[in-house]
Amino acid sequence: MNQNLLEGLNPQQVAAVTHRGPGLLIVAGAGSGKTKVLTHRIAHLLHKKEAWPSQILAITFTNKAASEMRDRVHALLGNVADGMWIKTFHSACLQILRREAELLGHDKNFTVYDTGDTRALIKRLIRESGSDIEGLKPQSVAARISNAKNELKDSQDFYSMIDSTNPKDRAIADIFTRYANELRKNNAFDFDDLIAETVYLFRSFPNIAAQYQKRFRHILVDEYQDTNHAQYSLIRELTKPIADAHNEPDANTGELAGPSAITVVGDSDQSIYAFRGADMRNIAEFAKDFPGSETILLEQNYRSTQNILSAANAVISKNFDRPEKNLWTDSGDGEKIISFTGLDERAEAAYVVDQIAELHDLSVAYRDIAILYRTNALSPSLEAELKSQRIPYQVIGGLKFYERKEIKDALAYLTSIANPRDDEAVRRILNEPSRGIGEKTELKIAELARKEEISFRQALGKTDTLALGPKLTNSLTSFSKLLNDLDAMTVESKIAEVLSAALNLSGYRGALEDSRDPQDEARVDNLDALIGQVFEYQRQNPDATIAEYLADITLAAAADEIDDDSGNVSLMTLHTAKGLEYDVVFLVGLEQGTLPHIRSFDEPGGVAEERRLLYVGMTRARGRLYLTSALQRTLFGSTTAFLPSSFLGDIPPEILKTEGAERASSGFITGGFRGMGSSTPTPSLKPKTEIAGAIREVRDNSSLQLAVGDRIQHSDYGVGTVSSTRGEGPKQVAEVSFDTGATKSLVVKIAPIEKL
DNA sequence: GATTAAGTAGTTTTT
DNA sequence: CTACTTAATC
Repeated sequence: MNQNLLEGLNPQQVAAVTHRGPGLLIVAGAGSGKTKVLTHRIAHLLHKKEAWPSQILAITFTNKAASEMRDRVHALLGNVADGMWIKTFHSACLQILRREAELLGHDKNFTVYDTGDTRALIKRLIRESGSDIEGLKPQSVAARISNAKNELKDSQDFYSMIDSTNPKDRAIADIFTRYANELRKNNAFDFDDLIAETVYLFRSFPNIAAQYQKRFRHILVDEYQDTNHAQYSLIRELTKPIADAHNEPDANTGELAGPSAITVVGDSDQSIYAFRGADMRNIAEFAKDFPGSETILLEQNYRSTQNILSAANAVISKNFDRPEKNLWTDSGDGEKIISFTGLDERAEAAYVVDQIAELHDLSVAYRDIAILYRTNALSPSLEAELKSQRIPYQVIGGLKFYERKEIKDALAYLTSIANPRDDEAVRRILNEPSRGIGEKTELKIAELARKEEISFRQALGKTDTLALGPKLTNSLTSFSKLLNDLDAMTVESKIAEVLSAALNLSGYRGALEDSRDPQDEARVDNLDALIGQVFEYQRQNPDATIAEYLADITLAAAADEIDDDSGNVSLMTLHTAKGLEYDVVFLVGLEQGTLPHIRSFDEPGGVAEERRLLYVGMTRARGRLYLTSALQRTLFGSTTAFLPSSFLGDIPPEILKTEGAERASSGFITGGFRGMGSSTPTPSLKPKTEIAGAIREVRDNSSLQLAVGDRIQHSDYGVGTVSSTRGEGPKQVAEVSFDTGATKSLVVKIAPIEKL
């Protein structure tokens, strides 16, 4: 229990913690202690008895950030903090929708489709609707639909938005309609629905909206600059005045409850999610949106050295249309920013890993070091080098565990049990493992389901009407029976047991074990790992249903995987690194086309966002920042030359130290660095190897050959005479009788001796 | 319907 | 380069 929640805060932070009113915007520069302010603000509200924990709704960007915030409030106040909602947008909406699903035609065991599920479904719809002739790609259709949903446009709205003379657009609109129908039929929501459907729920059912408006008296949103229109609208719904019809006077005061208070924290310079609909205007127009609100600026940085801040400021200040900010620190200049250019990605990786090894020798812990990159495709060369130098590391995100085929299959079994309406899940495992059921049979069952208006799963129980061969009928009935048996298990058994039974009884595990594909061995291990994870999940969430488990892992963010105590160097994308900090940060791949990414060039505002991405990356560093690049890179099989990132030229040369000898010899590259080559000597990697070599040289007597009778000086034993020798060259061994009387046998090459 | 071979297309960032 | 699709054969 903390006596004074304002202790150790600067005046602006105090103001942010204690301000009361309808709205508060905290403009928090990188490293300015916004998490501290948010947690202290929550604790302050609770401690002053201005709110019960259950009246707090705090929205964070990741589940990890949510649990950290919860822990910190706990640390300040103790368990009185139980009952708060500290969640991501998606998980908060998930919980609301679980409770209210029936109102939207779903039931509470609905499935949450991840990107892969969505794409698979859309792919099928494209094929079934014959619109593949338009050359539609599932990914781009999914993106169009997702963008629309983030703008709260449904398929009907979409028709009016498109150019109706464009057959492609019309086809997409048709797919959108079908897709929405499929989701409803399958009792499923996709990622975007979680937000959008919650907004629709509140708009269609004012009584439901009023419940949540009355409940959440204080709403706090972190990373507000990355909210999209749907998320913004959700906040708007929650902070609307409560409809009189659903409001009631306070038992003590007789007053009607007013609208909830809103606190948002953000930094428009760190807005990096425009590609999924994030709209910086949300933060820019906060004061207009919430009249009577106040804005507080946090400009003192407690994380990084001045040099890091100056470099980051120099980079970000080149963006237009940004409110001027003046981030400062009193922690001193610190080390210079180090820039290195390698010949190729292997040289770059070798440099990074050498530096890590060196830093580790200087007692920097691996866990305090991060390597950040623009795209996941940059990680392999770094991983290879880390592996070869035996440095422990963890890759965050990237090819995810839950995206592996065998894991998705296993989870589809669980989904089929938890949500029998989910045709996608049932069809996924219909012939997995191989049951001799092919595409044609699948289509027949689907057709039966469509005609009878029943689910695929129900149709499986009626396949006798299809007049299929005995072999097929048999295998279909036993599959149907398997699912029914597993259903029955759920009454008594835990999730892990059901999963285990599903994999064993279906023969899925057996098929992998019998396979002679060496990859399948690893797949079995993955399944075991999954079962282990389910056990662990269940230990922490004893009452969770299968549907809840499935949704939780679907909504897990990459950053949630991070194990702070692992003692590993962390590798991740710049996006994933948002909100994190490390003593040492290596930013790799600083080339034109990589960062800024080539795909950003033709997007409006694309390069500005890339610049913010670099800014986010740089400000993750507390003490040391390395910016590295490669002259050429082998990506997807072909080798391409790269120019250094134009952003590098924005960093003042006097705080930049350039390493790597290659640049001097490549004049056309130097052109990108405004005069840097001349203002800073390039020490290159050499010093390090020379130092290492120098130590060795003291002991390297490889040119020395001794003969009987030679007098030598030994650093430990003093002066002596060679009495005999054997071997030659580097392997020569000398027998030496020292003047002290001792006799030693010395390997000439490495002994600390000098010939006198 | 399964298995294999050959061919092709796509490669940002994520809840 | 690889992941994925299509085509050909068993």
